[in-house]
Amino acid sequence: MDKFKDCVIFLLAKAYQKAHGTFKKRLTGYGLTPIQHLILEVLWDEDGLSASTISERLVLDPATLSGVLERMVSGGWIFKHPDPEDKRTLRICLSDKGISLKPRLTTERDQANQECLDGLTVEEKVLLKRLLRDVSYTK
Amino acid sequence: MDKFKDCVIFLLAKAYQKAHGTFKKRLTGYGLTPIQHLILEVLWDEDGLSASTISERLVLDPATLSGVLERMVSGGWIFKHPDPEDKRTLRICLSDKGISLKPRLTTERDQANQECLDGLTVEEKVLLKRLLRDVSYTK
DNA sequence: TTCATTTAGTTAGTATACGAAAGGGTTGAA
DNA sequence: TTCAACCCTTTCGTATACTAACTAAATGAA
Repeated sequence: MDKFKDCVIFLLAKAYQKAHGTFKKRLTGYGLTPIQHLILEVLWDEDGLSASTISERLVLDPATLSGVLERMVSGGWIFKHPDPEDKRTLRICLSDKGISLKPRLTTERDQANQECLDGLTVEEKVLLKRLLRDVSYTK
Repeated sequence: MDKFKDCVIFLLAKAYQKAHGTFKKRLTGYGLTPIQHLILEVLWDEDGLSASTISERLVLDPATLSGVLERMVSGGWIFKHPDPEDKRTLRICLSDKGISLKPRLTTERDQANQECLDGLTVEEKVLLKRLLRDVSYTK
């Protein structure tokens, strides 16, 4: 859309749409969605986090996260353990499935990222990521 | 999230999330959403397009567009006129409201775009847009 | 002309997103 | 100790998004 070539909001929407679609296709075989994969990555880094901590780390609305976690429990990826210290809090823990598929899923993510940046030079890839961080974290 | 600093899919999602949110806030007073604004822009360019043409120009799924157009009719932004030449086709036409608010809404979009690129230099802004186009239109 | 194929648009189902509000639990200050 | 303020999570309502399936209409080849 030539009309929108200077509309960053549109360009971001379409670039995101493409990246999301690329990753989504790779994950369908696992019964996983891109957001669910993201949550697994946080848990691979540190298991047993509370929902609110995951929400902060992924900059994800708690209301959105609630439903995603519920579907991940149904899918057998995670468990919810009530925190004995604080009855308001849920500890989110990886299942065996969630742990054992880490290598394959990590590979899928790496390949999806490469696929999204296919036409760019090494310098452009670095630059794009830096600029996106600037846009996200400004103010 | 330092963990995701090289994950373009995540960075695009968050940059989009921020840009979309910025624009959304500016539009709430008009009872309009970012996607609805986008459709208005296409119609300001050429009124009376079919739903499928709008879908192509915005790279928007027809199923998604169907609901959005319905809400825009309810909101008094557009009308649907059946095409006498082809009874399958709907011509989407701007209402008076959709026409008359063009100046103010265009200003809002421009300001939202500026706001999203706030911390960047002129060169970086140009570069980011070019890179996003490359990511979107590759392959 | 007929009928298989295409095309335009909608509907159903599922999955993000987010604002607002609600329900329980915790905490801190009077 | 009490209770107002706050925190954690879920629910509700609305709005994208996309796949699949469906209806109606148009097309094109035999």
